[in-house]
Amino acid sequence: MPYDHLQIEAKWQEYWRVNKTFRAEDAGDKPKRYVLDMFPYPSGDGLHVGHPEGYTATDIISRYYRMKGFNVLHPMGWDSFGLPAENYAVKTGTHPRTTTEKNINNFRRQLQMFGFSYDWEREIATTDPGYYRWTQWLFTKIYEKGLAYEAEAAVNWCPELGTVLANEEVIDGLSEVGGHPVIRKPMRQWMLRITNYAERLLADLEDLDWPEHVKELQRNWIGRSEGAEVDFIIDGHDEKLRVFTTRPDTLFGATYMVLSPEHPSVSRIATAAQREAVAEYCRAAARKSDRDRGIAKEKTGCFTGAFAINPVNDERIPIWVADYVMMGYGTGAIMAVPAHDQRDWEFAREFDLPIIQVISGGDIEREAWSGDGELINSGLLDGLNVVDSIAKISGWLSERGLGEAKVQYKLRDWLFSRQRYWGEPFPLLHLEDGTVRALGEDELPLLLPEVESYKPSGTGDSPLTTIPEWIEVDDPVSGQRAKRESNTMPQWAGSCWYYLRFIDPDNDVAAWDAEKEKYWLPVDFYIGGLEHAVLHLLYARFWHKVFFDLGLVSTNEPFARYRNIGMILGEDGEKMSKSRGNVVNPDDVVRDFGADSLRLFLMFLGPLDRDKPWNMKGIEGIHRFLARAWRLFFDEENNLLPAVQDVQPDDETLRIMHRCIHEVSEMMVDQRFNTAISQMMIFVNEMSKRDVRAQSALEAFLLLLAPFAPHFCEEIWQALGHAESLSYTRWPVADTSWLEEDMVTVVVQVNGKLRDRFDVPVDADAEKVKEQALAGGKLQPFLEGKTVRKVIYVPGKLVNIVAN
RNA sequence: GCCGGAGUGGUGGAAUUGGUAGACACAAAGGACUUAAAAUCCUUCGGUCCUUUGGGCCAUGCGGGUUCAAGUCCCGCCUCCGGUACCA
Repeated sequence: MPYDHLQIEAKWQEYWRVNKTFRAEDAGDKPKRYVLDMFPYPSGDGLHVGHPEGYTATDIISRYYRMKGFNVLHPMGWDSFGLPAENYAVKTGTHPRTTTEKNINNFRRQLQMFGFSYDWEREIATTDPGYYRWTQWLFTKIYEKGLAYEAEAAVNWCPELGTVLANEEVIDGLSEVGGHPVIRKPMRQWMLRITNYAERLLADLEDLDWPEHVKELQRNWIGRSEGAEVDFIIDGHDEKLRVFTTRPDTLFGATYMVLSPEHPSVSRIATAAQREAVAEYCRAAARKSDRDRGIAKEKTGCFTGAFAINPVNDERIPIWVADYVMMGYGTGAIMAVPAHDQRDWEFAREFDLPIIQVISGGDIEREAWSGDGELINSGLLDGLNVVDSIAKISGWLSERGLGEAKVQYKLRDWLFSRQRYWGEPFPLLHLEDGTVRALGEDELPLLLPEVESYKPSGTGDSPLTTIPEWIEVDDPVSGQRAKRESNTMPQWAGSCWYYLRFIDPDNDVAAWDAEKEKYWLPVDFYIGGLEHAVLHLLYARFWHKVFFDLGLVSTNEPFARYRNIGMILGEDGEKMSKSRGNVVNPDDVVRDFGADSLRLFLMFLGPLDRDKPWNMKGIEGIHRFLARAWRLFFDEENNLLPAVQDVQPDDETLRIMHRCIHEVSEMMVDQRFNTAISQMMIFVNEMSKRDVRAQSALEAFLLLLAPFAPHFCEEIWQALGHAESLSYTRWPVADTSWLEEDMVTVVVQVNGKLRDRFDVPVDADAEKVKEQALAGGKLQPFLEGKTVRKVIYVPGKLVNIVAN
């Protein structure tokens, strides 16, 4: 009978709960550590076995820090607004609140079953009015700072379903549900000016302790590029056309211009002869779904009949409309340089437009040349290279007021509203006089009203518009009639600041207390999945910087250190999903093998940041390891073995113990938990062979294992006579003098190939070792007929004899 | 296309600065214990060849290079995964 994981795990979870073992104090002498998970959306499916991977990692880190003497904040909560509960409500009429509560209860039960050391007194849910009151308040701060504005923006409108879809509900231009076409429909939206922060969001990545590739994802998303804006006069019009280009050096090669179909100048400049064709082209472009836009690579376009004047050489060049130019980037207009831009080259070929080479190199008969070269056909730039001519022409343009240096970002402003029910209502009133009033702190929370139906209104507006008594109000402050904002906030809103609420979850006079914020922030350790590496982390950083500017927080960045967690794949190596039928239910695993086995196994599978396939046999193996460790202490009847003795450990035991302490401690520093577990396995294998097992060595091992398998270790710790939980017992320290061996094996290579080996004292003289190596009998066949040219000795490791 | 990441035994993975490739496990095979099975314990376990208590050769996706020495560094490819995509 191995150890009884069910009984032990239940016992210690109860002990930790009753004793509030993991309660975090908001002050004190100890240094602090804030260790954070990405809080989950509580879905109806419950956890699958991949969820606890990251949570186990942060739990190990939290428990380790406690044993290292830190005051640890390790909280958990629920990102509980979200589409699935609303879709379920549309189908069944069940209030999303009801579904959400039920799912939260299930998630909480499952998370508690793993024995995670959360301070459950800090649990929060974004759907709780006590929480979203402050989400709304924070929005009003952002609004008052001028960072929120209304705009017409295109949404994913599905005429068939009569609803607006989230991006993730649109797959290849069709609705995920039913496969209906989705088109772009402009609707009034709230936008946040994240672009105002683009430069800081980019620059401040520099100092963050984040994986380089995650920073790179964010950099690419922000997409900074340096260039110039240049004005072109439209021939015969009192209007200028401004373009953005990263290559002002190619200005002399601009042979035509292109406007995006949405560009406001299009209708004004089209000539009478071309007006009808242009209008038709623009209509066709507007009808195109995202799917068509994405797939169509062949260039289409339409001549407007108008001409622009190239400011550098006064050439008259035609102005076209084409959908390969996007309104959302730069100015929505470009100067086309077909000789040096592949897209322009293809367009010019398609419509027989002139191609003038201005930089030598390449073969522009075959493709555009985008490399460096000598400027030609370029007047004042002739003879210069690309870099120098960019500098020269930029100066030339700005002196004459024709253009200016400009930094452009791919990052767009953040579309911050949803036409949904289950989200935070905007705390805004649209007054009769056309102004907007943000509700004051004393008017919050603005509660979600009860509705008859969760179905979309059919116009694309949220179901809230169907409740006139909620929408239409008399505003006591202004004395005017007013309409409430009917959009709700996206799920990102709640998750943008939850780490701040955890530091002060019950505060009902402020979102958080300033002193607590100074104590706990920034988050020292944040772990989550790659799927949130761009948007969530960027949005939260944006809000945090706004809070910083408002004096609400004391740090410039929220997450000092971030690590990425890989995915647990199904046994077939594919992503776990219900449809594939490869989902592993953690309830079953915990019942059969225990939470400690599951935790250990998830960590043993491989490095944290890699995707790893689940393996049922593997968890049996790790369970066997725990059973073998159990038998170091107990006999078949679970009585303490006589072999466990309170004696001074012998030298060999000390060597094994200190090596294990040393290796595991090293691996804790950079979270190489898989190899740390290997080291502990080696310890158990060694100790199993011994008839006398010094208790002090076994106790050191228990402390090392405790962050990984806490219930198991607490149980044995208690059986060894300790009255207190080991959660705050000091992490053992290795005496490195026990790591040094007296004798080491030196291997002998001839021309890099292993031929011999022998033992020498660790401090052996280099010359003596070389001599001994050369004298080895095994070497002779390989040295025969050769001259020894060189002998290299790597102390304590190897001798390499170079001979030919 | 562009930007990231990864390719090591039958499998998951080790090898921290270039220095004994395959730690630790899983699976498999054989053995011990047992009436039997499970559990446990022991042994073998990259490929190939030979004159087989031993030893040779090959081997970290492929091809080159640097080095006394390369899984590790450099150059050129291939495959897979993720992100992104007419971003001017």
